[in-house]
Amino acid sequence: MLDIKYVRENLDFVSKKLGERGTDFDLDGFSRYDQKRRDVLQEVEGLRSERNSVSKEIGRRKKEKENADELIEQMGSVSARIKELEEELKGIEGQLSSLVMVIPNIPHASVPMGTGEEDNPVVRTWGEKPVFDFEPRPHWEIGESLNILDFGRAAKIAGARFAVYRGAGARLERALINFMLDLHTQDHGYTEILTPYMVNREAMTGTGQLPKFEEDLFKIAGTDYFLIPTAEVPVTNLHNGEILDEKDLPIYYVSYSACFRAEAGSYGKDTRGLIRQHQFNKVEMVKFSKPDSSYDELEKLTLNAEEVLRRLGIAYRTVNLCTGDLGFSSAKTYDVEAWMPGQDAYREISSCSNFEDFQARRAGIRYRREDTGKVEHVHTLNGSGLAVGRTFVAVLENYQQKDGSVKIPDALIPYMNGVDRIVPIK
RNA sequence: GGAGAGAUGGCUGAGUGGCUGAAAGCGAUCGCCUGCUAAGCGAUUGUACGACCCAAAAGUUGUACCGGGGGUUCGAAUCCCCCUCUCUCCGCCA
Repeated sequence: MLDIKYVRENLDFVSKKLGERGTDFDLDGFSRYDQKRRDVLQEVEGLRSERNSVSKEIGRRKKEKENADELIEQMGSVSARIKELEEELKGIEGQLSSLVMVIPNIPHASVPMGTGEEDNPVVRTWGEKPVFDFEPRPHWEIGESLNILDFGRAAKIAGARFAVYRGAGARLERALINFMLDLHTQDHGYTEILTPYMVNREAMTGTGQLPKFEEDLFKIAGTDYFLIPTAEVPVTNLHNGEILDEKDLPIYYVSYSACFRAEAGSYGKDTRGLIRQHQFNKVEMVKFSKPDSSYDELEKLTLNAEEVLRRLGIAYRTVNLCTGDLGFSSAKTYDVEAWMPGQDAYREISSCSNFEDFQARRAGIRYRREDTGKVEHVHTLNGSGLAVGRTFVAVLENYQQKDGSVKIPDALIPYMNGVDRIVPIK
């Protein structure tokens, strides 16, 4: 959520910056309801003030055994008018809030202009793409031929966009999760968090999934619970409504979770394999930062995500999402894209964002400054570290061998109980 | 799922429908005192949204806020209803 006062006072700038995203938003409606709200607010507060002082006088007269009937009658009508205005105010505030809640964040000055992913500049590349003396296969073929992935049976028990991992495949997924958690907790200073996979509407609203993107979520029928689409939601909302101590910032959390996405509107995209699933595993990094250092934290966060791929020896590139490709809540996002030889393409494996105070304002996450004693909103950041299923894909496709086996990257061997290669089971 | 008890500021904890934005204590900050430390003494100790002022900050002022939502009343932390959460006991259960 944007700061209403800021929007009011910088209407043209906000309008211009939001326009760069190429999305629709109703700033005229905002101004209209904002003005209306303040008009009604002033009237109702004036009347409340009158009621307060007269009520005090009534109390005084009653104590003195004086007559107050006239004042009581007078206040009866004032109270009735206040009730009317409060009703009206509630309506206006509802309108205003539903407008404001669907206005996206303002892109940071360092975000390049553009309309889609083709306009995302590459900020760095790392590693060598592997050279094969055979035609590299996509991971779904490798996985099924090694009998470590089973999409057919997953469809039988659940449906499309689900996978069953088997044997060394299940072990590899678990190895990746543990490897990533150990890296971020031991080498990068994050505290591990394990949360519920279901959250309430308030939490989903705090991080920006609601109210605008309900169709992307799975909702538990008969309850007001949603399955989390990312650990970002429960972990960021851990501190909602809190005032943190400045000395505790920045806070670094890392959390493994299963993630659930309805993938509405992605029919026909990535229909094969693990790339786009209704349920997948992810290790997520979340930071709470002071505003003046949040962009440094974003750079570090992105490097922390990249480090996973470096240790696994998988080539990648990092792109700076342009204005047209930026997510709803984000002020700036780097996507890390791993090289996937079986698909002859770089594919997103991590998305690292600075939300500035956009989520913090929605979720009420603040801190008290030591110098002024004032409270202000923190900045929140998060990034995948990494999407585990897609990392699984990258390992299979980059480490596939001519004989159909898959070598295990050195960094993972300890997590695979010493196994250094997945071979076909005869 | 059944029965009961609760929810008040950073924390603990008072609170009779008007004198309560809220006692008291703790903690914290600042000052005093002390050779240092401890103790002691004094002061301070909200948040949100408006209005005024204004470059901004500060300041002045209004309103709201005692888990959330409704109601009664001239007036609600206080009375009534609904919901959520916490605790205790019973049942069920990985």
